[in-house]
Amino acid sequence: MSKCEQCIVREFSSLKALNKEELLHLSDCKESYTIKKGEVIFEEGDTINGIYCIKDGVCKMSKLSANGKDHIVKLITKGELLGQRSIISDEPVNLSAVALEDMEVCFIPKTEIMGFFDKNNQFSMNVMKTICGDLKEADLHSVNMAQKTVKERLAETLLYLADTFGKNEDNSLKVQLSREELASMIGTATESCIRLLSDFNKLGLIELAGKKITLKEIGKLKKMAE
Amino acid sequence: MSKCEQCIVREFSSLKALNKEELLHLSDCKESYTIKKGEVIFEEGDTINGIYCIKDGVCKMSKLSANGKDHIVKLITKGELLGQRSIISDEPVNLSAVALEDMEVCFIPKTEIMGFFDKNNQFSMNVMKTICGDLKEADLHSVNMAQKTVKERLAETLLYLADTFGKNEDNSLKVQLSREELASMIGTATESCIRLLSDFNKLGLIELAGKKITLKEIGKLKKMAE
DNA sequence: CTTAAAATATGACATTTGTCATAATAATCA
DNA sequence: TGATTATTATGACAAATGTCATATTTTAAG
Repeated sequence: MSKCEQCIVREFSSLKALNKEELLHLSDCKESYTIKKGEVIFEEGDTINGIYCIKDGVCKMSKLSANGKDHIVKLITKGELLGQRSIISDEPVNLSAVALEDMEVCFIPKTEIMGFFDKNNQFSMNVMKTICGDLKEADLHSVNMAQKTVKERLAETLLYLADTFGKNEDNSLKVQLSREELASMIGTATESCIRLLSDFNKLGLIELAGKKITLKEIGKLKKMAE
Repeated sequence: MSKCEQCIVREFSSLKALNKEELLHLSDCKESYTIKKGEVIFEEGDTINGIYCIKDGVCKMSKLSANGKDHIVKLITKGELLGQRSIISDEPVNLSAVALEDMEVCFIPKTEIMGFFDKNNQFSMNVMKTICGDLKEADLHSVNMAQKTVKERLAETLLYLADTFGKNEDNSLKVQLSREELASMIGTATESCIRLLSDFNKLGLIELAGKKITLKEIGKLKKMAE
């Protein structure tokens, strides 16, 4: 069993407030999992009894809209925690989590987390700050969805993917999303997304090679995203 | 000076966790304000040094988008707190707050709030739950913005206004938004909003009389909102 | 009450985006 | 490897939405 003390998640997440003793206890009660690409971690409406620490990999958080389409609300990657909102609100999760690549996660039972809230004020404060950050992001996101055109949203999303998840040695985006997934992030039809990618390609803004997308003109893309 | 003990805000907000002693202290350090319709409480980017309790009235929370249009992210009404995110994140506010009608608010200094976080665990938990609720709302909101048509969003927004802020004796919506404001809530051009309202009117779904909007066919509107 | 200004309404048209059909390419599996 | 399926790409068209012009109504100011 791996120790929580040296875990990367601890460095970046709210868990950095935990002391040695708390970490040792955590090591005992946590469970480690490997999740394969495409596997579901939890689904909208599920009741989860703890939170997930992402040690490695990326997953998509999505919500089924009334018309039956899946909408990807955000992507979550290593160092982040999953399911905090659900635990705090004591409600089922409102988003589904599906692995976009192979992942390593740890599961921490709810009772453990609640204990931290009770005894460790700094931990509570950290969680609050994280959620406040998420809230700010979410508000900005809805404004963008409401006010920007599909083209602007696509440019913005490509830049976000590059910034947040980085690039391979060949300079292509590290996270590989299908066109359908990309469309579901920017909130448009798959065909529209494909068409705009083609346009960007012809304009020399990006380069397409199968699933691989390479950003060529960051500056112009930024201008395009407004 | 009014006492916080009997204040409505206390009943509905995170402040319900405060004990008698804390409330007495609060009464001493809070400041009461009257804000006239149209007045700005704070603007995007402002640094505020406390939170506002809404004792009466409604205000709009909006964000300037890149193209210069104001987008109304949500409406806040009596019983709610304003500025929690900013205080917790220790950042400037990311939304502007403008009164839609005459308001009564109290201002509680940041130091006071931080003290509650330190000493009153239940208060922290309440705030966390509130923010988690906001986050859930916000995620749902972006999915709606991304996936629903303008018509669906208008129907949904009208129902939301009726549900949340109620109706006058003549059955018309209590909050009076201009067409421009309504458009800025649903994320569309003012003309499109006006046109759709006309359509709804002709279909008998609603009734228009100047600024007054009356919902006539709730069932059909619900079906229309999906 | 009258006038000016603002808000609401409507028409005409351009642009964006979605939908359906179908082709081309890539990925998967027996 | 070859066949099958899924994904990506493109065309053609329809529907939704934005923009600009202008009329009408409402509101505010003097």
